Amino acid sequence: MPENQISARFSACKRKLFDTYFSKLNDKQREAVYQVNGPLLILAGAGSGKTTVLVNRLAYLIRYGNAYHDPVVPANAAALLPEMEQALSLEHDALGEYLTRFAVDAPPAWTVMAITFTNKAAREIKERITSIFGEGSTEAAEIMTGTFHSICVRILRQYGSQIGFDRNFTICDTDDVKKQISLCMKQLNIDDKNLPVKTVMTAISHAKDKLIGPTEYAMQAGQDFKYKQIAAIYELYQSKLRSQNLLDFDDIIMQTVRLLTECEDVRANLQRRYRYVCVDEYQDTNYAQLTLTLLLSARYKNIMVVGDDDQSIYKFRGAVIENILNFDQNYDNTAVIKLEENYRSTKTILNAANEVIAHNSGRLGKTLWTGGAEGDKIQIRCLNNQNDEARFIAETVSQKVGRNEAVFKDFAVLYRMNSQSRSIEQTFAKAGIPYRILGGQRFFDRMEVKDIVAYLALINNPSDDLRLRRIINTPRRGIGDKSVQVAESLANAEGCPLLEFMRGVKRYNAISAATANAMVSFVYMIDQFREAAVTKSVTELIEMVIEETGYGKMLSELPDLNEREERRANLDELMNAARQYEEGNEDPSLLTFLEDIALVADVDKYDETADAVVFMTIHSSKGLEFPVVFLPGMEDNIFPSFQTIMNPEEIEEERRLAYVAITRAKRNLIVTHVRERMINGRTSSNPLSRFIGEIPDTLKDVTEDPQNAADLRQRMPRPPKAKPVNQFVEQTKKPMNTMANIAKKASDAAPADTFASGDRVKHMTFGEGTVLAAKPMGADILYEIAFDSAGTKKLMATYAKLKKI
DNA sequence: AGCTAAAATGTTTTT
DNA sequence: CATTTTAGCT
Repeated sequence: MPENQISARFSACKRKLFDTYFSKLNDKQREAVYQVNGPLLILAGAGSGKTTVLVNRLAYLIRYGNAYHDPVVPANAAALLPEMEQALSLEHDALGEYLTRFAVDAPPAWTVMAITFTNKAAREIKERITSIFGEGSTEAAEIMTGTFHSICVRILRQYGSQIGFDRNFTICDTDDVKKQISLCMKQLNIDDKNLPVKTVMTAISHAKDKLIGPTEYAMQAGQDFKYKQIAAIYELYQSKLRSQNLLDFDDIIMQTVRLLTECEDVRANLQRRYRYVCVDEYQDTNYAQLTLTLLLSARYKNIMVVGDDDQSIYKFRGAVIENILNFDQNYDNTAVIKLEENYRSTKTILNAANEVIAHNSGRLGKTLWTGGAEGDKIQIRCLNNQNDEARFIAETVSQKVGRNEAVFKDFAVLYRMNSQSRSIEQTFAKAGIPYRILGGQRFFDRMEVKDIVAYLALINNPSDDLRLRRIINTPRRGIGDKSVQVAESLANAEGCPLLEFMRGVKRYNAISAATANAMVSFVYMIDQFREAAVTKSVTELIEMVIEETGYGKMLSELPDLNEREERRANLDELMNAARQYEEGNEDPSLLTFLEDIALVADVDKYDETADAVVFMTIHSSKGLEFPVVFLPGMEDNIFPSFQTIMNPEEIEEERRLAYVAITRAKRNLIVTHVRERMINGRTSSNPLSRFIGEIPDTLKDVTEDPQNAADLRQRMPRPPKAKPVNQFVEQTKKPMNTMANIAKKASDAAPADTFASGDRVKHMTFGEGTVLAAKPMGADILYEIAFDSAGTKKLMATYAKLKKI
């Protein structure tokens, strides 16, 4: 055989072997997996198997390097051929093992960095890599994975001292930032009536997203009064963060970029180490993050970014959609691969999504398709008000579960804003349908949790005046706001942290002896905690803090029983979190525990296995999928939100959000809107969302709610507004916490009468009817009832409120 | 200092 | 409407 023929056969056979090994992927996906060198942009539509590609590509890279495209043919190629032909029939794992002989330039796992959008995604990558390489393999642990924030924190802890950061720095959340800024504004005598704190916050945050420091900001402000003020606040704010060894979310990225720009050796070090850089959800990166990826990948230019311009929904947070649109302008010879085959949704859902997003301009242009089934039409339902809407959703869920068409965890309720969850939540609680809420108030944002965490932060970093201020008088120690202010200005004058200043506070007469004593004993207490922190575990430390600060006692003295129990339960949950952290971490420390708390999002804790309906915002749902998706509140002014309605660019962002929402659904999409809705105590009526109008009628199944409950209510005069009798006052407790947010069971509610088939019953809205069947379901009973005038319905006993007649 | 009651105010989305 | 901030009182 001539040599060139052997080469050709060898290469073809090698590629055939790899294609066989990756036969579960489609052609485009495989192309992406094999493309490991040079800049690569993967445009991955919703549900196109993006994570699968990412994981397989990482695994391929680490195991085989550039084997598929390697042009080199071994000298013994001819001898290898028969054996290779045989290898085609090997089973999957054995084939994977066999293929390692073709590996070329396979990089060690620790030279690979994979940046994801959520910690959950990072964890998923690690898990799937582990399952490919086998239990006990080290590759997954060696790959540098995490969010931009978590990776940057790791870099800053290691090298931050070179730009003046102590490695014990703590991270401020949004709340802390707000407090700090309003403190700065007070110090500068800027009235927050004219310049709201929130405005300043977003201005500073966006400046940092664009890598604009205080000096440059002041220059850009020129003579503009408002911007000059913001510039002054920015400068003061930044110096305060610096002296307290604090970083806000945006600093984490900006300071890392600064580190890499200013310190040549660190930059060279990292550039040499990370030969391969992958970035997920690239459409949601901001300028600072773009710069960071450019810096990291500058040496080898082996950068892969995955994203979908149609799913760019974080502009308000500084995301720049142009980052993905113009990716190829940053690198020469960028390869672009589009993944357009959808493995998630039915044809109907996908077509609806395509139609909606087609109304946007400035897209890279992609059309998703699927070989899957046509599926049901999209249900559009108009209800009278948000209570009916909630009831409709609850009813639909229990019907489908009752008919064994689905289990609770198959359902997701996705909304535009967190406040929409309330009415649905209450209805679900009453109906005894298990549910979980993601987002809204984060667990770690609860007051009592933040208080205890503030103690921990102070123990970790004694120069954290912000946290000190928070807890100096919680529980009450007789140290009032005025004394703190005096102490703070004196401490500022001396240039020492507040805590250190308080140690010697008795030298000053400006603070009363009683207060000074209280301050000194507070300092001693913190000293003891700091000593204890060296030997004790985080869990033990938390326990100690709760006891010895008197915080536990303070909670136990709360007058309201519910509140007392809830807060106590939240602290128990905090201890649980600490315990879990310690169990799941190789070398747990207070420092990394605090970091975990600061950088963990609610979605990160979303647990697919618990059987409960899940509620979350559409933003949080990105990357997830559910068999049945409800989209309540699909009304103009809600979604699209009223503040975007005048601005075509922002409407496009809302439309992308609608696209994300629709593409979360695998089987069924159920859209609801209402005739009138209560917002801030005012009722308002909104037309059906324009985005639903953009879906062709052939894909929709529109039902106007025939049960006109509003008419019914009008005919029945409302009972006079009597003072509520205690036992009828509804317990509208907030969810216990987001970590273990399984709704209370129906058994909490008043026991309903039970009925048997054949009984005559009366329902509040449907009137009289005959029970056809009764099916026990968990703690509840599902009745099928033939109503005399309303037809046959399936209802849950606990919330149907049936009366025997 | 610390409590209570009245007034103000806010509604997008989040690492 | 619901929560947070502030003013006034003890």
